Amino acid sequence: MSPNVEPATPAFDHRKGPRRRGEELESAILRAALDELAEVGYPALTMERVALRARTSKAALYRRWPGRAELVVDACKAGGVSEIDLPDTGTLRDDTIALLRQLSAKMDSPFGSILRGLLAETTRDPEFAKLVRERVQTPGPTAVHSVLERAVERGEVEPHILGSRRATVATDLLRNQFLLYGNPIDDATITDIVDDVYLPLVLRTERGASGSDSGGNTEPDAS
Amino acid sequence: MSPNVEPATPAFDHRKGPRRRGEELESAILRAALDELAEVGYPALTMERVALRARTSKAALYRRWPGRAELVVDACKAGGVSEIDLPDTGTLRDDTIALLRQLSAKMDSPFGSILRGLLAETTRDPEFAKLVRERVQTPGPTAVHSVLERAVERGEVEPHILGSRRATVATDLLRNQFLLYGNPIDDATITDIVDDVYLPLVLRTERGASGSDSGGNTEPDAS
Amino acid sequence: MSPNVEPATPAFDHRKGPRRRGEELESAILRAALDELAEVGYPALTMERVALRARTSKAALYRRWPGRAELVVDACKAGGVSEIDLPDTGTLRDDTIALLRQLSAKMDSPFGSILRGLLAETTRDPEFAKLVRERVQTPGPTAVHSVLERAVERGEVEPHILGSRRATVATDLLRNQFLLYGNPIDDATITDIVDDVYLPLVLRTERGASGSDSGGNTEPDAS
Amino acid sequence: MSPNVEPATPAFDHRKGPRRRGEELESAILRAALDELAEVGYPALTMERVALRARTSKAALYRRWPGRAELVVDACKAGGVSEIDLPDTGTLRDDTIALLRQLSAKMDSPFGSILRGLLAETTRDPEFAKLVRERVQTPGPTAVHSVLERAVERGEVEPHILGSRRATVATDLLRNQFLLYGNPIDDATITDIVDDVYLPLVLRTERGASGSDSGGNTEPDAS
DNA sequence: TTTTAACCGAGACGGTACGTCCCGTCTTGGC
DNA sequence: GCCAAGACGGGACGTACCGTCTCGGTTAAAA
Repeated sequence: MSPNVEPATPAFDHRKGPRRRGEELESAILRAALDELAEVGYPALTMERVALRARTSKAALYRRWPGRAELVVDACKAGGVSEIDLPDTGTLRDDTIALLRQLSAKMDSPFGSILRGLLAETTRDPEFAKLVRERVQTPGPTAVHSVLERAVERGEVEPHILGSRRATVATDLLRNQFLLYGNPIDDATITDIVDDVYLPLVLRTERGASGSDSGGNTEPDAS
Repeated sequence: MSPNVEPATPAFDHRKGPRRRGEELESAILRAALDELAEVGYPALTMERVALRARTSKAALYRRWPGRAELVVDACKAGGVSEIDLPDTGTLRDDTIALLRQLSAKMDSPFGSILRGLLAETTRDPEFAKLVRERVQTPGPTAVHSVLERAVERGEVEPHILGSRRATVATDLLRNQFLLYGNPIDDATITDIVDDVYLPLVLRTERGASGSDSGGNTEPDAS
Repeated sequence: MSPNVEPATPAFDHRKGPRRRGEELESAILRAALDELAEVGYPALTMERVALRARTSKAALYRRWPGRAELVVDACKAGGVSEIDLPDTGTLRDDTIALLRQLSAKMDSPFGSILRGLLAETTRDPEFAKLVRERVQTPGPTAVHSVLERAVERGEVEPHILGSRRATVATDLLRNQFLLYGNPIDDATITDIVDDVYLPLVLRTERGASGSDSGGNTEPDAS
Repeated sequence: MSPNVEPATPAFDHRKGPRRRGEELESAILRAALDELAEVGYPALTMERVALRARTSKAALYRRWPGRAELVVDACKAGGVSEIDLPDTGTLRDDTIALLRQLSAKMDSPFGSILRGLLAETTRDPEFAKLVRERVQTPGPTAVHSVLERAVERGEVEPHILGSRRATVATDLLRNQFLLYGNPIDDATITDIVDDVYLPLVLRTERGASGSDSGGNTEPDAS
């Protein structure tokens, strides 16, 4: 109750030489967090262990991040966990398949459970949800956009697709597949998504048919 | 924060009263779990509180379920959390929109955070992942199938769509939208999913363009 | 914030055979507390270390005692820390000196710092102060009383002294000496207290000079 | 509990203003310490809060005092916490009672818990114990001595009492009473101490009965 | 007057203990 | 046998201080 009558003088004096501060310390913590994620996974990652591993104190963590979720988000960012090798095969189909394969491989790594865990905690506040999207989810959207842009340049895809919902259908379905059915994701699933769903939606047809302005509606009864 | 859990029945000591067993006890537990979910949400639900609320012991819970995730799955099932009013408007478009709106409403309820939480815990074992899909995710797929079947009967949709990946694209995208962007889901998003993505994929066209062989999608409208 | 999404399953399973409970556990804890007191002293005693030493959990301690002060009080009681060998030399003087020497020896042991520490914490509430008096301070008063009673029987002391403030002056002064000047207490101090202060106050004199009925005052000028 | 410490001077950043040094800073710290003592009491006083309140840094505190105990000792001294209005009523009895009443009143103030706390920490080293006696305990002894000297001049007390143990019995018993039984101290207790114990020990009698030179013993002991 | 060294304020740092909560297991009695 | 109650060993939580340290300053004394 009372803070402490006599604070039990720290058992021993251990002050090291140059104490780490600022960026040096921060990157040591992020490194420790990444190592923990790789070793024990997201659900078992604790602030305690990260602090221990980084040879610092919990207080140093809480000074920077409000909780483990935010720490992990930053660790992912710092670790380049969501970096993508932008494919450039010459056709939209092969680019997209290469992209999905990379994403699928990510899901198979510790990053998979991280993604699940973080999404679970976005319930808390929209602020954090946004953070997760920006720091963890970016690879997909950005890469998709680049791939599509090149397809537009090649004439494979109409420009207006770029900003439409159709653009991200492939990665959206892959993510959904992962979250529902887990990993590993069958390669057939990837080609199925691409060939049966994605390409028909985005590829230009001689009739220019697949384009649609937002909210477009094939059925007349929508009027 | 403080565990001020008011037990459902104010003061009754089942140690020395008519002791509940079997189904009676089980449903009391599930009821308590549902109440907890509604009140504090999934992340804050603990076995301890559920046991207290159900006026039973943790042992009774662990005898039946290996952990809170499994308990919650059963509670959802028992509570009809994932039941759907099958819409029947006469057109696929309206049926689908009605369906997505219902699902979207669910996501806005405690069920939303439950879904997130459960998906996060499917990392553990595929067995449990399957359970979640079957008990928690069923409403969507089943309803989608029924709606599509009726559309097939009406001639709006080709039969082979029924078993294809295209069939569930609408619900898949909705789920993805929820998991990434949270609730509430804008109604415009729903119509966008339906009109810009889903219908072009599943509706029959005179040219049969939307058939699921690779690459084929032609838009009839917009011509 | 949220308790825990996945409680990081305890690293390892370690459940022992027969788990200690009730009195067995309690005495193990008290024993551990006593050992700690002897080794590191009261100010450095922590609940954490006691729990560790007793091979139990902090929760088990907090279930029984609200804080370390109360735990230590009980440990003292259990360890017979304040037990006294009742002296019986045949004269009040020698009995009293023997008694003070014993008390002085106690103060020289870990018990000394315990007494200081506990007295410091009696600020909190009178309840606890009472506890300290009863469990930790009892030896003095009780022994004093016995010693005095025998002196009364021998005719050395008038009976009315027994309940008066004079009865405890010797131990009161010794305690005061310890608290102000610390230990060890010089043997000359003890004989000084006894011969110069205590005996003149309690021994019967033919003239009845030092005797007094309640509130009595030998000096007329006090009026 | 929450460290809601309002700094004395509302908002002034001494980093970039006229920076306090030496005595000015020191007295600001002591003032802050006294305020803290009055507000939260000794056990809850922390270096952190004092530094915050004084709008300075912990380092400035530790440069001057090795720990909070020493700081508090100085603060007491500076705050005149142990100053006494020397009574002069004309009789030893009334002087002594007035004195004890003042001391008792002190014990009822924050000074009470300070005394307890400091005494608890004298375990550490005799040096500090001496400091406490000199800075915090002085009022009693000094005043007692003055009062007694006047009584000697009036002929109420024999001169040799002045240096004997008997001289301080009244304050010693009062202190003991406070430490064991807490405050407030009943007025009857004070008169009891004075009339039943103290005066019989120090007042001169025509018979010289209660008087004694050091080590003296009115009883032909062990006879 | 200019330099320079001491000192100041702020607060980060590594660390320990706090007291609480929940985990999943186990024991105790009572029905 | 199963039930309720809850104790048990364990571990992580997030907070509060400890006493040290680093970092830019300010300021007074030395040059």
